[in-house]
Amino acid sequence: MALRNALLAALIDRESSGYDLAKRFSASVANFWTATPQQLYRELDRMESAGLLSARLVKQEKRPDKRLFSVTELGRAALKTFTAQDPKPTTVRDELLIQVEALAHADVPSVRAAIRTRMRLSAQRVEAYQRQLAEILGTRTHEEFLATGNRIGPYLTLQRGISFERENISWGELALDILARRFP
Amino acid sequence: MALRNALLAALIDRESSGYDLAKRFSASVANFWTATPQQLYRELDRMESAGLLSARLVKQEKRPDKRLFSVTELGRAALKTFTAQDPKPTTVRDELLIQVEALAHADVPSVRAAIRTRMRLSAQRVEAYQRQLAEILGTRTHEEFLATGNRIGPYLTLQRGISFERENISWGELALDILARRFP
DNA sequence: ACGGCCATGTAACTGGTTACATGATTAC
DNA sequence: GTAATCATGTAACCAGTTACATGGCCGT
Repeated sequence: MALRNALLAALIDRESSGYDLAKRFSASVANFWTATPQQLYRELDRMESAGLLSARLVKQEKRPDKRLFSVTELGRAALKTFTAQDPKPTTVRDELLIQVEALAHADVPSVRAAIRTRMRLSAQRVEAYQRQLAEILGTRTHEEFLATGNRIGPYLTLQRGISFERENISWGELALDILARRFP
Repeated sequence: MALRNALLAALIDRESSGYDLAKRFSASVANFWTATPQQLYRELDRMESAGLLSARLVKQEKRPDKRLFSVTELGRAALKTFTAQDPKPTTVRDELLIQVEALAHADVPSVRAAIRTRMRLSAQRVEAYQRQLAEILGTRTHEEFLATGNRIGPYLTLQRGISFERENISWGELALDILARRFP
């Protein structure tokens, strides 16, 4: 039921196909929600049946046809109801940190490599989030945008994503330093 | 299968009951994994059947008997195997950020209240993590500990938790500032 | 000729959530 | 007397994951 709300938030300003959404979920939405394409397709169908979304078929030449979903009035109302309720506590699942927690009993070279991989991923995400921030800012400064801009929700979630990924990187540096000292 | 690894990491240095683990999962382990008590009891049973854990029954007077689980040799081997594999990408589910993403279509007073609640929770967690850090440091400075200490895995995951929760708090301040300006 | 992108879907399985139940002890 | 803590569990349900399938287009 909560993937449902993430989809409403993702679709409310922008009509999208399942395929588009899968990309957005691995790019910007990944910041606060993750879902596989299969989950999306299934949930989109259910939401259409429930009247929260309407779908229109767009025929394309040279590529497969696609279904573009947009939020209905009923969907808007459901989103508003959701924002009026207490959000559930955040859940996180991070296998890398399990490996680090068990460091004394771990295969250290693998863990070291995994930390490096994580740092690269985080760096890519910082860049991707910053590109999106730049897009919503346009030619305005942060100050100008904050005074008058209209996408302040996405602005805030992107800021959270950027600081999260930056902390990932500096934590990774600390971890690699310590590993270099203690498991040379 | 991955809750399984989180449990092995949590139990490897410390025999615990299901009840103990439920508390640790909402305190320190919450930092990188979340699970409900029911999940834990179910998984602990499965892991015992699989020979990864051994359980001993401790009879108590004035409180219910409990089962203390510890990691077997087979369990140790499974943990090592896990640390040698590529960790899956982190998954996050944060309903508060969905509400913020949809800010322009949201019930703003509720979202504001939810941000405040989140900030309080984060502050409590920072304190809890710091108490645990202080415990593993003992009388040593960070430098001394990093040169000779033996719980460097937990040290690192606690540091990650602390910086994450601190970022939550300063992000919350930013968000409340912007809301005060734009939705007075 | 081969891999990546576009675009959607089915089916089977595993994992996570929620509701409910029990019952004694301790602290206010 | 009421709520919190200790301690475990069953059952039903819902959500998330993995494997597999299809098929044309585009670039190298």
